[in-house]
Amino acid sequence: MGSSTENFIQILKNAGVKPSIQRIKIYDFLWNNRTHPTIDSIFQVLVNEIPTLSKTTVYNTMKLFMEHQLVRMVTIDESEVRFDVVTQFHGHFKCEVCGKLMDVEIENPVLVNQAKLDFEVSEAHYYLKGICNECNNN
Amino acid sequence: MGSSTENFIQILKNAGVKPSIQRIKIYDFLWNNRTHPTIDSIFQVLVNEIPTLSKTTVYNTMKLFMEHQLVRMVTIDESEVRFDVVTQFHGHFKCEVCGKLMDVEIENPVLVNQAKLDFEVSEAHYYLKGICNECNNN
DNA sequence: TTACATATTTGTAATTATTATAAATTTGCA
DNA sequence: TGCAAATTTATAATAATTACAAATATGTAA
Ligand SMILES: [Mn+2]
Ligand SMILES: [Mn+2]
Ligand SMILES: [Zn+2]
Ligand SMILES: [Zn+2]
Repeated sequence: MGSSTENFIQILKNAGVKPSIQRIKIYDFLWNNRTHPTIDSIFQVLVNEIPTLSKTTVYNTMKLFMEHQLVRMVTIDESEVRFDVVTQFHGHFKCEVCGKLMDVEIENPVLVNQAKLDFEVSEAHYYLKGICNECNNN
Repeated sequence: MGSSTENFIQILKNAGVKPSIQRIKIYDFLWNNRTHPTIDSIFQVLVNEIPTLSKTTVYNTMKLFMEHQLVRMVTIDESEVRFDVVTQFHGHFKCEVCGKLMDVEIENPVLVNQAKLDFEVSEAHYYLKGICNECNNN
């Protein structure tokens, strides 16, 4: 019950999400583990703290968090949905060797020509694939 | 057996892919239908031309095409993998109302700071979500 | 052309992530 | 405390993808 828990409760409340124990712990985990975890990795870690935790709850909670803009979904490879507690625009890099998914700072890309007139944009995503330095030096 | 078929055969050969009937028809379809189709929509159309076509073949072929850089995978929503015969860098816009997936012209975004030094980049993807003009005017 | 090895396609079964559903539990309030 | 609503849970259903082995097609040597 440290003060950080109070902070997380407040963040959830501000977003219009009722702070259940499961929701607080999941948000806590996302906040402190900026690895863009999957549903399953969230579940595997938190089931230790909440032995009754159900994977369905993790699915439900992530859906709820997305609806309230508390997280963003990152889909780079099919078959691997990840989540990001950082909702401001930023890019990602996925290493095709070790699988790590890292944040990348980029200039916000510029639409050319008429594109910006034809759509009402609500979300922008940018990502790269390749090989990270660690994997390249081995 | 029009001359365009010959062209497709040549494209496949140049990429190192043996041109079977199924592969030619699938590439033909992708070339002439720039809607970023799914596995299933490719199958549903082509099974009319090739009644014995198997969906497994479509999966196998798209995997092969990707390995030979003949197509790119576009994963915007989880649960919907699409394919793009245009392999040069360009952006996409997905309308969250009608589901259409359109090409968007953008400047190739610029990595900031050290990012470009830390990775060997092989692919870049940029996409937007929102509402298209047609859907907004209804 | 025929025979045969290799490559490709096909149909089916297995796997796996996600969603649907309904019962159980928890929560907030009268 | 008692009760209605919200949340969580366990289980079953759904659906996309992959694995696999048999069937078919292709290319080449004799
Ligand atoms: Mn991120
Ligand atoms: Mn495209
Ligand atoms: Zn790596
Ligand atoms: Zn639309």
